This record gives sequence, C-alpha cells and structure tokens, in this order.
Amino acid sequence: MPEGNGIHRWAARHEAAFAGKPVRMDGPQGRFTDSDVFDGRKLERVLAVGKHLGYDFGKDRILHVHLGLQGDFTEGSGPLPAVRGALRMRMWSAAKVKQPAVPGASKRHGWYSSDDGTGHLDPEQVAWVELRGPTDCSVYTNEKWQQLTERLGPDPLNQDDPERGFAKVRKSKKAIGQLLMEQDVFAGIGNIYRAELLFRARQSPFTAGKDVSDAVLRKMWKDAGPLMQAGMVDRRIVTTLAKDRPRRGGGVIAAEDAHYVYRRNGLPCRICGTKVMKMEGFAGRNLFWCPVCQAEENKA
DNA sequence: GAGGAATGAGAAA
DNA sequence: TTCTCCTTCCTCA
Repeated sequence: MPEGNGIHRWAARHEAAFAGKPVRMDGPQGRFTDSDVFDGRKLERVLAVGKHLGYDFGKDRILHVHLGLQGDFTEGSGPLPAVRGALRMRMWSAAKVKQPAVPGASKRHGWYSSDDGTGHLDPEQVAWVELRGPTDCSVYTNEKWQQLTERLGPDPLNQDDPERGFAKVRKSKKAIGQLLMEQDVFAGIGNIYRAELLFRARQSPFTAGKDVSDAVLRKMWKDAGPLMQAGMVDRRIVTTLAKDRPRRGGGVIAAEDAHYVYRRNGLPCRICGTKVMKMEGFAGRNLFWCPVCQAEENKA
C-alpha cells in the first residue's frame, strides 16, 4: 500500500534484518514458485527506487517486489508464525546449524534452520517477513533491474537530480496533478503526496505542466524529500505542519489531523475554511484539493 | 455477510 | 479511458 517513503522504509528495515547472512525463503501456498532461486543464499543488500524493491542476492539475481495498491508486509521476531491468509512469499533469517535440519537434505536448503525445533537457534535472533497481495514478486537480472531504474524518473528519496523530471513537466500539456502520478516523471510519489505536495505549494492540480512556474516545481521537489523521509508516523503518512493541526492532548497525531486535503472532501480547508473538493478518476484516482488555496490564478 | 474503498500500474480497447 | 489484477479492512445491514 505504501508510496515511495514506505518502500524505502521497508528496504532499510529488511536490509538491517537480513543483509550479510543467508536467508530462507518460500512461497508456501504456491503463489511464488521461484523461491528456490534465493532460498539459503546470502542477501547482499536491499535496493529501493520509487515504489520498487530489489532484494539483491548477487550473482545476477534480484528479487523484485512491487506492492501495488493492496500489497503489504508483515514482519516480526520470534518463531515463524503459521501460514494464514493469502501469503505470496515469506523470508526469514537462517541460523546455521551443525547438522542438516532435514537428514539428507542438500547443503543449500538443509543446513539452515529457523523453526525446525533442532534447538540450535536463539529465538530472539529470528526475524521474518511475510508478503501478501503484491503486484509483482519475481526474479530479476541486474540488467532488468537497470532497465527499470532507467525508466523511472528522479526519486526524491534517492538524492537524484530532478532536472530530467522538470524537463518532462515543462514540455507537457498534461495537468500537473496527473504528471505527479507518473513514475517516469518523478518516482515514488503516489496519491497522498500528489494531493499534499500540491496543496503545500498552493498549486492547482489542473494547471498544465508547461504552465507551472519553475519556482513552484523546485518548491515541490525540495518539499518532497524531507516530507517523504519524515512521512511515516505509525505506518501513516503525515503532511500537516504542527501549526496547522488542532492542539490535542498527548504527542500522538490523530489520523484526522494528518493531511491538508487528502480524503478531507467536504471538510473545511485548514487554511481558509473552504470545503475541500474531491474529483474521482483524476489520473485514475481520487483527487482532493482546496479550490481557493489552490486556485489556478494562484500560480506564480 | 455483503459491498466498497485503498498509499498502483499494466494491458486492453 | 476502462478493465483487471489482488488482499485487507472498514462500514453498513
């Protein structure tokens, strides 16, 4: 379900948990049949570009994961839980045992264990992740991964040079609210950040790309990096400034205070009080904006 | 228990 | 522009 910030977060967490060691992997319900390619091999690093994850096992083998709209990970420590729900793939840390976990098993598959009850393992060291509902979970070569990254636009979370993306916006007749959703313009931005970045720049979603001022473009780009980096609070995206949120008790940011316009249609704009608007199917998704703060005449 | 919506994107028409 | 993939969670009855 996440936008780019959530993807980079998973990459960092999974790299910290698994990289540098052999990992176990399977697709216990037959939804992922290539787990053998990776099972028992050492994970070298976890790549993140836009909304794409790449678990790099070296030797020209990368596990590509794209969560899409419905995909999500669950993670935990302790013993691997029983299979439940619709599980695509799971990955867990492997502890090396002195004897094959399964007598007669091949070295690659049999000499690592996490929950086989052999007693060779400290349960506190076990970490696991489960993946369900992804758009893609498949084997990539280095070349295929490179083709993917070349197709994507600059990613605000990867310190990329934004000029390539700016150039595409400047020559496009499409609305900026549509361009922000296109991953070959900017990678990693999704429907929440589209709405919130446009609002924070007081930019109308309907202005053609070629008519958006450079100042606003740069402002949105400069905003996007830190905003996406700080983006997750309790697995939620928060984009409101503290001064624009109502004061409530405790340090927790309430879900209804997290956004300026996203899913706030019918509610008053936090800045001007005008009712926030919603339009269905704008670049295939629901668009939210304030018709006053983001009026087309506001463009610099 | 049904039905819809959700932080996505590729293919089809 | 419309369909289709796919899973979970929430609302409503």
